[in-house]
Amino acid sequence: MGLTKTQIFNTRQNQLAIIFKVLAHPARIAILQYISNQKECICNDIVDEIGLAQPTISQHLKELKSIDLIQGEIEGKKICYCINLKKWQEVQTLLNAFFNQTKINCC
Amino acid sequence: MGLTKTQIFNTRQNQLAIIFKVLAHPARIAILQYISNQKECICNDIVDEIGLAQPTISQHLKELKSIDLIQGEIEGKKICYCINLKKWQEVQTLLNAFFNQTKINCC
DNA sequence: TATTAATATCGTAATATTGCAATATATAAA
DNA sequence: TTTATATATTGCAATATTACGATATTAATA
Repeated sequence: MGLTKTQIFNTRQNQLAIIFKVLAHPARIAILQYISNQKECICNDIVDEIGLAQPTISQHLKELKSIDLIQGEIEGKKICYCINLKKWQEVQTLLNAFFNQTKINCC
Repeated sequence: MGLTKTQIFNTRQNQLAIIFKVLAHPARIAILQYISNQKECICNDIVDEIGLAQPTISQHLKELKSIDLIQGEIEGKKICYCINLKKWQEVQTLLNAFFNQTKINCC
């Protein structure tokens, strides 16, 4: 098979899984850390910094954009990537809610 | 290719990615929620509850155990699964540290 | 209008993940 | 000791992900 059976889970469970999946790659973690540590706009220096080929970085950026964790603003022929703070905080809140709800236990 | 280049990332980045990857499936989210909502021991009723075949559930449990998020205690022919609260809180702290460090931005 | 530079998309090979049937293992009960 | 029950492991087919070369797109600059 190889196909996740999303239809048997609820929206919240699928939503959490999608967020975790986007974050589940060290290159995407590294990209987020790099973007957040630069005060200025980040463009193709991500490629030099991370050490993966340009198409690969572009693909990872697309995945981060797919859940709006980052946004890209066109500045001439460069693109300024930055973290979408609103979404970032929303995600952090969502994950904390999950961790706080999932604590009670028998052992 | 298809192989993540872990060697070009640091330990922390790989560690975070592994944690996110374990959580990146709705069945594993559902299992964690189900385990935490039961006051008593959870055994093979997980299979009935989630709606995936027994070997599939067993595999997901194994992945959750691989980072110690849950632990299983043998009780006769049943196994009592529960959340490893210590690890659970460690992970929550780690993720929050990541989210808090990765906020400063230019846009 | 070329040329250059930055980024995105396409196509594809290699590897990983998901899910399950079949089977193995382990323990309680008959 | 057989049988039944609970869980794990194996093997495999289907699909997804990762990575990158080749190429397309877009915009500044010569």
